[in-house]
Amino acid sequence: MNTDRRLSVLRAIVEDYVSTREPVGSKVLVERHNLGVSPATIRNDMAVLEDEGYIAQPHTSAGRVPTDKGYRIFVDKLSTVKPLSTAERRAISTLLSEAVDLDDVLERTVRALARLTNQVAVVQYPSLSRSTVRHVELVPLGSGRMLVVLITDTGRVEQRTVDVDPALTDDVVGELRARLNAAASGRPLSVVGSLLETLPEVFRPEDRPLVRSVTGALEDSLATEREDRMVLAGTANLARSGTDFPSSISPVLEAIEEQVVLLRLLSDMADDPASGVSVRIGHENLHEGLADASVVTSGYGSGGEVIARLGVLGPTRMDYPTTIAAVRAVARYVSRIISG
Amino acid sequence: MNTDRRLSVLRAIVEDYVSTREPVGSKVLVERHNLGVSPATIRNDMAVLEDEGYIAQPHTSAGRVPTDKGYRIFVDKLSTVKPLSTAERRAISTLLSEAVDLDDVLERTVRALARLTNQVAVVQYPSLSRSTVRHVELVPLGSGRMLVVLITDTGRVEQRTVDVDPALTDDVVGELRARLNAAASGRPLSVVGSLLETLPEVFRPEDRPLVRSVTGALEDSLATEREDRMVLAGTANLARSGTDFPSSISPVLEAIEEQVVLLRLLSDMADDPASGVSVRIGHENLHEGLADASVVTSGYGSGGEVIARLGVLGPTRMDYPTTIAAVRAVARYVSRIISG
DNA sequence: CTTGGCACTCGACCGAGCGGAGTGCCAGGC
DNA sequence: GCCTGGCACTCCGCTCGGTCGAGTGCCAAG
Repeated sequence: MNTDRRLSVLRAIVEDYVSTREPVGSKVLVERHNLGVSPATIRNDMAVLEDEGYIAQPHTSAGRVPTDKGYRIFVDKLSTVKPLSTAERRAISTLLSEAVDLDDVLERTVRALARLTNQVAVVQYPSLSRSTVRHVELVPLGSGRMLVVLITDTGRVEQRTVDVDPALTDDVVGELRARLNAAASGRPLSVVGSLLETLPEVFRPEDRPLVRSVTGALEDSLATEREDRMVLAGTANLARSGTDFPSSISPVLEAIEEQVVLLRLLSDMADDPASGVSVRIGHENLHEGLADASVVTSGYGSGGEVIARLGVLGPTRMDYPTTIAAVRAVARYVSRIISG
Repeated sequence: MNTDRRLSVLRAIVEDYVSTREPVGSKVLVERHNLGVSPATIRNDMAVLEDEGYIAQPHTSAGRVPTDKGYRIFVDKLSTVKPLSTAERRAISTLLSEAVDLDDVLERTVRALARLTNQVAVVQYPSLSRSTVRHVELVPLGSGRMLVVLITDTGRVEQRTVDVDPALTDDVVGELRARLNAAASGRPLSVVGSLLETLPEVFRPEDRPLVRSVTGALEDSLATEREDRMVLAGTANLARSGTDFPSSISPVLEAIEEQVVLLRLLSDMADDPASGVSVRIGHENLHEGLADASVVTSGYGSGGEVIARLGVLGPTRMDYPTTIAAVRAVARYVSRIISG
């Protein structure tokens, strides 16, 4: 048996199906790709491929369509990444370089990715738990409320208002701010919790209840997971490629809106060392609303360390080579910007 | 001629069409609503209503469907708001009362509104231009960058990093912070721009360039409109009621994603004094992607003053009475929370 | 292992025909 | 002057049968 040719056939089927949206038959296959054999031979190969679960036919006497498993092989072994045009590269580069902020960077990134791939783009904010504290700012707002601003080394700014003891004086706040920063600066955020526990001890006994009201509120807000955030763009692209979702796009939209689902999905993915990206195809995303969707992601960060992920979500029938290239390229550009 | 009955007919048509999704004919009309006359009579009324542009038929010998103009009359004159159930009220109330933050309040609000109406919900952040400054915080980040945090009286927190002269010392920053707050606190944000112009004058001549590098950056970031923000929820509802958008939902999704469009739309609307809400039907939203959509909004704020708007977006064929009730109720609850 | 031939299957498309819902109009009644 | 029953008409939606074509699986021969 000729395994090589069979894989070529699979590749040809995927490519044709992706570009035409139609089940592909043995005849057009030999016409479009010069396989050097007759349709009958191809048919035998296709029968085997179908047995092995790489392709399927929608109905008897229709052409073949790749299965999730077929796409998987295609992505892993059969495709070569299609690099971006220099115009595209330049566009990304200048767009991102104009950003003023982390917020701004991620905003621009997600838009670029959506436009580039014509799919839904998603960019995760740098993970808080893996960040270190750069600065903590306390701003009393009066009437027992205080604003806490947390700035991480990655430039992420989280803010939260907390309820504190109204008797808190500016002096105590000032001292607390100084001590908090001295103790927390440069430390990973994960240790700040236990740090807060011991902090009141160093204050004068009469101030401790006040201090505790602040540290308590802080601990609370660290505990409640507002932890991970993300930005989305390009949902309209879903509707445009609507025919690619057999049933309807609404389960996909629901999954997207349920940000927790997406965030978990992103966190679960790890980059393939070779390609630098990670691909989840159809049912591999365990969420059932995403059974007809694929997710292509890549980590980004500074200095080789991954601090968050970004990627796109689209129909399983997507152009993997160009999508993968786009995701990888964008991830690199963002990393460069973040590092600089 | 019997104008009253004709309006009843219009109302009946709207109600039936909204609940059945099907063009409604003279026969079912007299069956379902007891109009006390024969189908033939209704037909005459319908002919007149059609001449006047309130209803239309998709094809000859189909039933009638309300036009935008028909819905307009229905909303203005023919419908009575359908109040929320007490269970719903209680749900909103408790959900909102658990919020810790302005961010949190708006997040919860938009979710509640989406769930309540099964449509796309949108909540505008309190307008910056109509807010006054409560506090400005300057946090030097080192290496020529500084974080500016702006807190308004409505609890909105905007942050932005700006590039400044690296030679800036903590002393100058401290003085600037104090003077800035002294000058800006309690003043409307709209005057802060001109205030920044004159601020450097009061500093020692040798510090003025440094100060200018800060105020310049601040003016820049005030000028660039990141001004208005909003939160969205319930886009998946669009897909579920997909059949109500004759062509496709993708233009609607695009309009939503183009947040500027929505924000302008919201700003352009003003509440009807009687009902407390504002309704835009179909082509009344000038954006052409929203030709088959209606928008129902209401202002919210504290102490009777409107500081922003919230509302929902759905198909023109929507249940106006309950939608209007929901929007109004939610706006009231948010206002109460914000005021408290 | 490949190939041409062949019978078979089944969806897509077309056109005809039918039924039904709904209309507009008209003539008669209150 | 308005309402009503009756009636002819229109046109959509549906079904049915038939055809066409693409594509398959299998087989026997090279």
